[in-house]
Amino acid sequence: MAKEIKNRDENYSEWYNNLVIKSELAENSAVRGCMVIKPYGYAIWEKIQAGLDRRFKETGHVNAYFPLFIPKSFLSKEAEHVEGFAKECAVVTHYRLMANPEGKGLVVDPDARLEEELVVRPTSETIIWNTYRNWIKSYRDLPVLCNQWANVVRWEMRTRLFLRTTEFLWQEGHTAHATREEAMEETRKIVNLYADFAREVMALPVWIGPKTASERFPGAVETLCIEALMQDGKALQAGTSHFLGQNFAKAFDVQFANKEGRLEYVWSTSWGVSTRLMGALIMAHSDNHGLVLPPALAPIHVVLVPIYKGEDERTSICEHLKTISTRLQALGLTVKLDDRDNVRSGFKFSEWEVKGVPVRIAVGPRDMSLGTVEVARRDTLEKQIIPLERIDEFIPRLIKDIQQNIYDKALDFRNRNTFEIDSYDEFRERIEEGGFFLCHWDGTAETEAKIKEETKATIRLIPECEDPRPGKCMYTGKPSPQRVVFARAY
RNA sequence: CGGGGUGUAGCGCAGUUGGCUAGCGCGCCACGUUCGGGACGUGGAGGCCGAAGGUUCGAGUCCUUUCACCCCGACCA
Repeated sequence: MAKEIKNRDENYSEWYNNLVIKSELAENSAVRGCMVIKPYGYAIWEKIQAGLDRRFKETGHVNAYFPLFIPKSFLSKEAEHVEGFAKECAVVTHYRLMANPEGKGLVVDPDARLEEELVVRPTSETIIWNTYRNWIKSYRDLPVLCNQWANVVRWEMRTRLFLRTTEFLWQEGHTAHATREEAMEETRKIVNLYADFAREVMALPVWIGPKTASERFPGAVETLCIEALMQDGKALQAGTSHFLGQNFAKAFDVQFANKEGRLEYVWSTSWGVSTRLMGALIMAHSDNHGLVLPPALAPIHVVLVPIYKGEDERTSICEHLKTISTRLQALGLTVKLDDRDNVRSGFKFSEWEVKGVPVRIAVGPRDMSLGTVEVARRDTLEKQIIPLERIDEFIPRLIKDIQQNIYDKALDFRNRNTFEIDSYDEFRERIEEGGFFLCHWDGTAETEAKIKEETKATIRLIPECEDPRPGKCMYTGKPSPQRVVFARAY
């Protein structure tokens, strides 16, 4: 399957153009590098939001909202943080326009210059920590476990639909803790939460582990991440959870009185996933017929398509399908009856396949007389005729099967494309084909940088394994405590 | 910011060494025939040929300027 996509589409931007725009997930907007998320695509995002939000709440987090604009000076308070984001910030310098005194249109009113420029948040650590200073005085105020659903802007040089848009939607959690251990535990808890969500809901197998120092979030002491493998063999960072140490607390002077009455800086974390997850969904599961949605994220679980000749037949079959729809809805499924009369059934079949709807039920005159329905599953494209009375147990089971099957397929793909390699020459050759490469590395940033320069492969993460086997760095031959995951990444 | 490319109907494109009324496919509208895997016929609507200037009897086509977008790099979730 992967091969077909690789051969058919040189890269995924073509894949997006062919698939996503046609399937009304998104289109390029006139605004540089931004995206319009159309209703069907947004419905998927809402499912992602709902699933994550429930998990956040279950682990004691609450939602809050902080301003879009950040005073420029805030951003400069944490040294590494500025360094990391300064080059990609949109900056507000004025607050008013005026009629062009020299002709048509509007110009920026030069008198309306802001005393201090505002940055459109590329991430909210700074403004949040500036706020937390006032919230946190005592150990009794801790922990603070806030999440924010928001949009952020990063003025990247090159954008790519879903994976790197100028503006994107995400969730960012920002927590404050009394101890290092507690903050570290929170960091781990969240990355595990992300991994569970990816696996269970998105049917996306992921690796978990810390980033190397050079791949860390600016300002973080440790960055844990989840990495998934796309069907073209490239890795995609799907979520990150950062242990920030006391860096932001010190930068924004957030101290609390501990039980002994002494002042201490708080320990903090931040974590997030974005609309990039939708890119992951598309690139991990799509086939040559279009999107394949895991049922847990599908805005529509079952589409009902009538097959008929003439108005009378149409009316009676649609009535019949309405009763089927009611039965399935009673089981908690989202059902769509496609009773459009201006397109034919074959057209509808293809269209819902492009949109990735997990299950299709078609009913024609033959089924009406036999008391059957035709059930087609999107993941395998298999069709079968089943008696009408069985649907109540058959469809929910099929939905579960599909969810599992999509995950199994993705896992199998990843396993088949994960390699242990010891020779650098072999690595250079095989990296061209894509996949995850488990290799030994001497732990230095220099070696990491050289390998990146020579092969475009980066260390995606250092896997957490129970039984690390030492070896020799494939590049320098120096000792290595364990294998790390190399890949070319988006 | 470097290197390449493209701007012609809603979308995708063709348009010859400058030539007459600017074309094709898809989509859209109307009518009819169809309808178990992206139907077909007939008719119809839809264009300052990205913008400005120039050359010419005549410019979608040639020249100059400019704008926009796309792809490949540097930057990145």
